[in-house]
Amino acid sequence: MTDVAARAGVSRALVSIVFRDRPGASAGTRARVLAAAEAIGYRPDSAAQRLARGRSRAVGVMTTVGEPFEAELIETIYAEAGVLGYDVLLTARTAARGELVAVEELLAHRCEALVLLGPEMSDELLAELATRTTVAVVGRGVAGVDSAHTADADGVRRAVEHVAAAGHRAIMHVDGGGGPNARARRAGYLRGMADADLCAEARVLPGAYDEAAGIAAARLLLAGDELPTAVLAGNDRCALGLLDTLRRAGVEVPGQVSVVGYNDDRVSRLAHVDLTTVRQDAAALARGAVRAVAARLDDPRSEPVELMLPPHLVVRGTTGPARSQTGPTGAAVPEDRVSSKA
Amino acid sequence: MTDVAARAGVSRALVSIVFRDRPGASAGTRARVLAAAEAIGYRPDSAAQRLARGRSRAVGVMTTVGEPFEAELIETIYAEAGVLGYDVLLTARTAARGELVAVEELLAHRCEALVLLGPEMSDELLAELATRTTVAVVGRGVAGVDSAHTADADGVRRAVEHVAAAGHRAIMHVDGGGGPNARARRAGYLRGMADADLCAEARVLPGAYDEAAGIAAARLLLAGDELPTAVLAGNDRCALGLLDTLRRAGVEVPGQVSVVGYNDDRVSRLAHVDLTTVRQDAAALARGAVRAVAARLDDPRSEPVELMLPPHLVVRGTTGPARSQTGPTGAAVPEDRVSSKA
DNA sequence: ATGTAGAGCTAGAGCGCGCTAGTACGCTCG
DNA sequence: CGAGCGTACTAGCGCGCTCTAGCTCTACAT
Repeated sequence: MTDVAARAGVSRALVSIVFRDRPGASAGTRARVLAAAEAIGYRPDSAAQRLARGRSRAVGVMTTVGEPFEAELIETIYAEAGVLGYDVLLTARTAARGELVAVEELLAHRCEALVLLGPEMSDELLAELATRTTVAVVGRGVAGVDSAHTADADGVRRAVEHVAAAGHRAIMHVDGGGGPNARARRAGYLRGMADADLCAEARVLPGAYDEAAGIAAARLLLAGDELPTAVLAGNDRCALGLLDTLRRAGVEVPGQVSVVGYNDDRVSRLAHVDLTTVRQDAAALARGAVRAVAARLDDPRSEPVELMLPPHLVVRGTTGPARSQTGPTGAAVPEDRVSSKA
Repeated sequence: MTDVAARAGVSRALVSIVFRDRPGASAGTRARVLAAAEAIGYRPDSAAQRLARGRSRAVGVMTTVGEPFEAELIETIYAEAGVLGYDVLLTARTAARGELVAVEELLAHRCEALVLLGPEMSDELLAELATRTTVAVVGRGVAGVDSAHTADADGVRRAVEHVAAAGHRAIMHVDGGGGPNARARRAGYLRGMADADLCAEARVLPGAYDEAAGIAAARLLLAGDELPTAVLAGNDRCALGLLDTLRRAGVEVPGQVSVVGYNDDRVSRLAHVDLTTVRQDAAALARGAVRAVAARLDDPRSEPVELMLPPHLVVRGTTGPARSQTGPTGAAVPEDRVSSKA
């Protein structure tokens, strides 16, 4: 900066003014400064700016790398943050890098707000974090914390309705384990089963939000006496693993078993997958989360907002009429490996 | 920091020593300082640290959000950077946020090195960037710049060999357009065709590295007089779009047309996709790139390293014997919409 | 007693910038 | 002609930290 100032024949303060695009410099000086900067390849140091300014104007985003649904969110987050005048600091949690590590990094960078995509940490931890900084959670609702999520219970309930209407009774749910909103989706499933008068048929298989969980679930089903006629997976990735394993084993989908996912990932739309699923409005969720933190930074005392968007059932080729039952559905899976919840 | 020092009854310098885990503080003092920090929720400000230290110890990583192959890379980059004592600063380019914007952001953060995953900018720009800072490119080779990539030409050449050995002659390539390494893959295709004595059959359809390009290519093929018997796509995403569209149109794969991808994305391994593809060793590429920049930071004058790993053809269910030819293969696609390259 | 070494600790400069308070220099207007 | 005002510019402090130089104190050899 000093070099640029010397080269342009002005003070450092003026260089600062020019680069921040503030009034206080004549057009000629502006041009000279910019030319000098260009010549020596000068760029303002964002760390020094942050320090001097006293604020970072940055929102930190935690994502899970390789999560297709989150990719859509991030795209909108960049756009919306840009509009509101914030920078985005991206950090990923991976198998080897926990959520706390990722969050601590964002905190060390003094992000003014955090947007957490599909966090798995407890509500308590999130609420505690929200007392220390501004937080918005995408993907699930958390008491006392700004959040943007889909009415997941509703989504799964509608999926149950959909297959029940097609004559299915042995409808099973492979859940998302401790994943974000897995509890809500489970509740929606049970509610849907109750509404369809199928309480006695409700079976929840513990799962997770990845392909491996779907594969494991399918193996369990295949090892049982009889397959359920419909399986609702915790999300599309799980459904994909499930579909894969069933089809490899020669099970016809939807001929013998119907499968429903959740999220409407890009691949689910492709014809050879063609997965019936529940769509979430990613852009609206991302926008809502960014706006929520921006609003809270403007007025820290406002009540937490919970943006809850309606899900949208997308019926495709993996669901169809139930096959005729040939035995007691309750025996579809060994009892000891299934947890039934009310 | 001043508060922590006051609370622990020591100077700020000592707090710094404790937090940097340097010798110069007794065990008792260490404990007191950490307790005081804990009590008031203190964390060192990474921007101030950066500034005072004069170096960032950070490598900036540019990725394309939603690219499954890059997710695998990022996972290893975090791990390897951690081992070598570097922080990782992640930034994404999106449809609305160009590569230059992303790179400028990393530069403003004074990253000591950049790792660019699948950059699409020109070799010239990359080389120029490498004169300004330390750069490693993953996914393609660039003269004068550290890089880690797969011998892509080899990979596609082997794919040609594979389908040619199955009796295919009308083998087409839907390329990656201006994408990273698209040129090399194209060259590998042409080389493979030449080796199989099929120069006259070589057809390259301009494409891109996404599903949409595959869909567009398939539509073009379906509109032609006759389908080729095999299509090699620029990558798996393109292959997926292609597969999707062909199957929706009732074309049997591999019965009528064989399809080969590139990358071995997670979804390609699933049974309902079951794509024959070319695998890259993501972990080795990521490790190589991080180590390359670390080495260059230690010794800036060393020669650029080009890490080139062998590809691995993974034969799955989308390739099979060629169907019997029923017409002139050259007429498979309207001539004016195909570019044939030598 | 004196010297020496090392451990434990502190003062204070400075990293690159933003920002406040100020100066210098026109210009308009009474 | 001077007061008043707006524009163009500068001096220099301080953001939260790191790091060098130096200070104090104890332990132990001389």
